[in-house]
Amino acid sequence: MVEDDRNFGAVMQSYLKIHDYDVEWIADGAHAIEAFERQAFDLCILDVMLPNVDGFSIAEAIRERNEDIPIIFLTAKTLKKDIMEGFRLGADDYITKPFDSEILLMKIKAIMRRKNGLKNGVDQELFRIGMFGFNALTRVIRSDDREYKLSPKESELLKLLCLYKNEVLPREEALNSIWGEESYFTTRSMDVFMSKLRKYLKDDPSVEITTVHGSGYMLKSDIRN
Amino acid sequence: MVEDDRNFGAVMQSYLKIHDYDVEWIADGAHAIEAFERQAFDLCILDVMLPNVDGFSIAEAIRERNEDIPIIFLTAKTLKKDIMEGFRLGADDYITKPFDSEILLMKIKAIMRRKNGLKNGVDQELFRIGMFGFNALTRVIRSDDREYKLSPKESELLKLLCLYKNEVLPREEALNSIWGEESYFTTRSMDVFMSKLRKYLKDDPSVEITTVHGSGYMLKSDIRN
DNA sequence: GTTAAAAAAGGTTAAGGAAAGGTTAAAGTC
DNA sequence: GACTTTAACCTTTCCTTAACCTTTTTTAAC
Repeated sequence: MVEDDRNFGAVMQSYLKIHDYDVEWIADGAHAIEAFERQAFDLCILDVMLPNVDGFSIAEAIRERNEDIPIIFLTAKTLKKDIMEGFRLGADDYITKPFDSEILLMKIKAIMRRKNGLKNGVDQELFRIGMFGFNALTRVIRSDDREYKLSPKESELLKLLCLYKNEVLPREEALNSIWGEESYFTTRSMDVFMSKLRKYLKDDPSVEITTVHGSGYMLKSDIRN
Repeated sequence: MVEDDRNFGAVMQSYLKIHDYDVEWIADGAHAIEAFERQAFDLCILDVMLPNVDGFSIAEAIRERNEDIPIIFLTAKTLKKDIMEGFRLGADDYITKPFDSEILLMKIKAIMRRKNGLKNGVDQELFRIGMFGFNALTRVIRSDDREYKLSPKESELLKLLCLYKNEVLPREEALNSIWGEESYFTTRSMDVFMSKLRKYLKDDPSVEITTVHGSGYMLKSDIRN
């Protein structure tokens, strides 16, 4: 992360660290590239507005060295020119300041997921889904008055949906992740499980598993964690 | 724990005590620091919304005296500003009220584990299981009216279950730990032992060894719902 | 450009069989 | 003789499949 604002940078860093990301914070744009060459990073977050070398120049230098590494820009305002320029340089996403840290987190998650498959975030085992608490280890979802025990597959699927909460979980993704690359020939099994999950969750009208016809499913629930 | 709400505080305290934590409950923020100096705590739980001195100020004062002690904030709602402020002060975690007490418990456990590694627990030899006391060295479990002598394997297995009390002990974990990495080919031995342990523990209906089909076992005890 | 029919995708339920686990007793081991 | 493993038989849990609907999308005719 390259960010010149000391306060903002410190808050960001600890916020990300709390969420189990390993963050190196460079305050001075001039040192960004040498830091980049010193270590193998998974993701770059670059402030655009920097005193000496701006974020775009840094991105350019990074792209010369690595074409694949995801880059997220932080821009102070929504300047369309800035955003276009960012994408031209191969940005994966941008965020306008001031911004919702939760959104940044979601974007990071999404990008890492895209990059690593599901390597990232898989260790989370406790989820909140509307009125329910879901423990993926004990495979139990519980509200105040009810408690259901889930089967292994049900649980895996619900966990996946939770990791993609309020995003579309692609069918293929779920099939690969749970049933493995080559196993689903004629299988409609997943649909059956989806039906079962919906049955469990129907006690809470604020929670919903939406079908995105032709692409996947989305678990819709409040935007808290 | 600093918490001004009498009802909530009392519930919290007894809930944590039930789970074998030693809790000192300070209702008035003004007395928090003097309490902190009077005793050596392992962990602080601070309500943010307090009448006189707020949780953040307390945290600041605590950090002046001790940089390492874990702090968990309780915030009434999901105020992002609060959360950020908390992290800036070196919070280890935060929980938004109303919350799932199970989640708090897991977070406490996780933080303590992070802090102590596994130092705490593996060498433990005395356990309380509902109405029973269990000594893993003498291999004896005893209640007021009964006493059973366990075999070595029975005892090892029960000890493992105790170390994982109210968490899932994965089958693999137990097999590796007791029978060693490569020994269990066709073995159903463990199931037999599980059956025996259940027989010992059946005198106390509040204690239960639950099966999590396909993944492991959980010794449930001291849970109120 | 509309609309109706066909095709594809997805929803739901129930049945059958496979796998995992529970329990007991007999057979090994040390 | 005390422990542990194996075997046998039973119960429960799980997953898949098939069958029959409903919804959405595509195709083709008007």
